[in-house]
Amino acid sequence: MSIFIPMDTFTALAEPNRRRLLEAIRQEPCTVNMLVSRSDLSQPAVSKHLKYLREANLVMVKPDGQKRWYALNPTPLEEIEEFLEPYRQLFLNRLDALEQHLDLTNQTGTNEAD
Amino acid sequence: MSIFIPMDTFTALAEPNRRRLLEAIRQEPCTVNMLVSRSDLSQPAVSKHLKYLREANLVMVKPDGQKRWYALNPTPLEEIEEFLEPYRQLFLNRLDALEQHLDLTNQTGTNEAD
DNA sequence: TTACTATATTCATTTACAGTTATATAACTA
DNA sequence: TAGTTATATAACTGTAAATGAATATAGTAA
Repeated sequence: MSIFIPMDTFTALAEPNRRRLLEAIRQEPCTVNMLVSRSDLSQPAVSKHLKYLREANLVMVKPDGQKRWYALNPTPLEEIEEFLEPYRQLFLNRLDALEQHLDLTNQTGTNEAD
Repeated sequence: MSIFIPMDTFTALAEPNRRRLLEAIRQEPCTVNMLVSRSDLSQPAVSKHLKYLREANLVMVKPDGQKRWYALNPTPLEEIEEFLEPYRQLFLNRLDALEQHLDLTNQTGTNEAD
């Protein structure tokens, strides 16, 4: 029983080691052992994280003899991008609010410093 | 024993119900009961998810009598934004690659359609 | 005070997952 | 063939967190 649910993009990115592995793979395609030596993880740990990244479709594998080259598939990240979109203006507004505050402070000559 | 580690931004966003709650709060500040009625979650479940969103500093609370108004704090989302930044060009390159492919297909007159 | 409303917390159960060790598999090499 | 390398998987342990039920707290109203 209990159906298999592959890991989604957000969950895949929730784990710091997986983000680091993805960073490494982004810079250049990597074999598993390359990732092992570039992280402080054991080989089975890396393989397991790669399994999740595969499930989330964030990486693609190209077998090459004994080696397996892992390459980035950035497509699922667009989902995060889309989620973030409506929030992006709010960062800017936050900055604008700060600038406004400073502007008002300067204009009114209100002295908040001492 | 065992120190308290608050939930981080990525982990907070990994839960679909929390993303939905955050979406609701983004649109307008909400009380807990507003969020309960706008979700299919129980009141304790909403309160618990809000606790995690507070830990991740994604929401701010303003008590108002019995009610508590939850408002968005978008600041931690900039962390996600920064993580995504180096990947963003790769989406665009992916589109460019597609466009290039189409351009080449058209230029050479190679017939791939039928 | 009691009753009610809004929200938070505790507890128990279950599930998901991170990390380890050991093992399996497949490809390569001698 | 045997031995080695590269990778994956299984079994296990420990822990974080999701869920639901019950309870606690705090403000409000009578």
